Amino acid sequence: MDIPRRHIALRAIHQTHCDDCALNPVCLPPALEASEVHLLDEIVARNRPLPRGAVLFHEGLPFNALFTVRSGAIKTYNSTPAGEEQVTGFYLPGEIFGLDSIGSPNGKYGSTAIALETTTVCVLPFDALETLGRKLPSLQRHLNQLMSSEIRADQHIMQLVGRRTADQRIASFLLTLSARYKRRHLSENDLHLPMSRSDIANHLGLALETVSRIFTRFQQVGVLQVSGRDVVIANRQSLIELADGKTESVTCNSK
Amino acid sequence: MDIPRRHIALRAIHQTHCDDCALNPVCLPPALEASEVHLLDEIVARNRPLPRGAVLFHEGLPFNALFTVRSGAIKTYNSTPAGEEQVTGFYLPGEIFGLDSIGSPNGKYGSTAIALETTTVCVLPFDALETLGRKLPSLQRHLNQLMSSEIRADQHIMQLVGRRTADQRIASFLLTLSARYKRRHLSENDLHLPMSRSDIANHLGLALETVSRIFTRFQQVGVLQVSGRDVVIANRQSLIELADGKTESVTCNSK
DNA sequence: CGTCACCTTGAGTATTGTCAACTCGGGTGG
DNA sequence: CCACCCGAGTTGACAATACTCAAGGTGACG
Repeated sequence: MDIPRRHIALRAIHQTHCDDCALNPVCLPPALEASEVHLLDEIVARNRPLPRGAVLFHEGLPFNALFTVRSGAIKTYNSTPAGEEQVTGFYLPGEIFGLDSIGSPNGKYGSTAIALETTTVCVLPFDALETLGRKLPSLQRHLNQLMSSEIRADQHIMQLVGRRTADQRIASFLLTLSARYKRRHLSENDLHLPMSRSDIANHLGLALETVSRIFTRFQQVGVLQVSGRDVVIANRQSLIELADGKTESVTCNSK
Repeated sequence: MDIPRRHIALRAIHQTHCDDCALNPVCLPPALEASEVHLLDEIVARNRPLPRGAVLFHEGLPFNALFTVRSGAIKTYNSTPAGEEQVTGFYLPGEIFGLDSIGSPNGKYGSTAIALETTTVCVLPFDALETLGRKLPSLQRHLNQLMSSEIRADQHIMQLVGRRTADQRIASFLLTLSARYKRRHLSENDLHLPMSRSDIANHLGLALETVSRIFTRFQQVGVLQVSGRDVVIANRQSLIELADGKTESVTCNSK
């Protein structure tokens, strides 16, 4: 009974065309004419749902397409030579991924994308997209803007991981996620996290135990209500202050 | 007398046209015809040298151009609401910066760029570049690739800052820098760092004292020779092993 | 020759990671 | 239908890497 109804919302997207896709305002076509959307629609491929754990593309395979999430969630990661993973991003419905592989040295994907839950995606063959971008300046511009946004998102993570305490990172992460949920007309306070504690930890440069402890502590001070991967933001103002480092949760008892 | 002659090499670039610029192979035009380079050349503006500390663009000012470094070096950073800085990148001759501001929310620069030493840059007005990109597909493609590379570079830093020890971060940072110097036909072992310890620390998510200590320690074990901002890689193999975490420098004496 | 960044070095501490044990819940098979 | 199992998550104890605070040192430039 605590399976939130947002799941229904996500699954309601079964359209096979861009022009009547519920994600329209979030996804690629921003200022495109109907006729132009149609052109885009023609190059987009749609697949059957991917099960949890399915690999969309793998580091080292030839790069040929970008992807957008239609429903579900995706994580991307890089592998280090030593075999460890670095989670580079989580992608929600309407978000585009694979952008890091466009100019990759030898035309291979530079990261791996994997479904965090049952997920459907749209496939955007890159050659066709590039060609179409020449015809539709606003499409090309949008692509530029998406890449630029990805850069800013990554720099935001750099900032979190490099200069913020564990508390601040978690608080910021949740607020960013909340904003992205809101943008999709989902509850901004009632989040269902598609990723594991370990994924969050990896992405934020923390140990998974630290993430777990902080969730518990945030719950104890009444900022969150946590039940596994269901998180309710109970006190948004406190969470914002935690993210900004104005509060210290309950850490310092000394001094 | 330890002012290295690479400075002369950098300063030798005084050309006012792309087609005879020494950075040609590193910079924008990759597979462009001579006539096409000329078109690009027409939209590029070049300014007088900027002194150390000069601001090229500032967070919040209207975005209108990208930049490439002709000589000298640039750092970019984001400011947090609380007033702290996060150094997002260092840019050497031939490298392009400002890419993170292309799709910025309200058409403003999302970061600040500042000259680390006497620096000359080329100005690429973005509207003109976008228009030209429509005419020259290979230019547009190159721009896409540059943005994608920036994403990968940022993800590499994420990886360093999130999952590597201080030793590994410094070692990796120096190796990356070395590779970039080499690409510019400068000595790959005899580096002059244009940035302060504090900038390095900030960029890598460390305290400046930590950076200083590690430079000293790397010198003690014979991996580097350090004299202020002049760094000689004395034992590249060891540095690589340090970056990979296969060596522990001199840290663990216990266990 | 003094001043001012920038850098180095030291001492002490604390935040966060590591190791380890335990719980919980869901799914599967007997 | 129940029991088991396994992955995911939680919690605790301890250690250590890297930070903070603080006090010098060095070099460049006026």
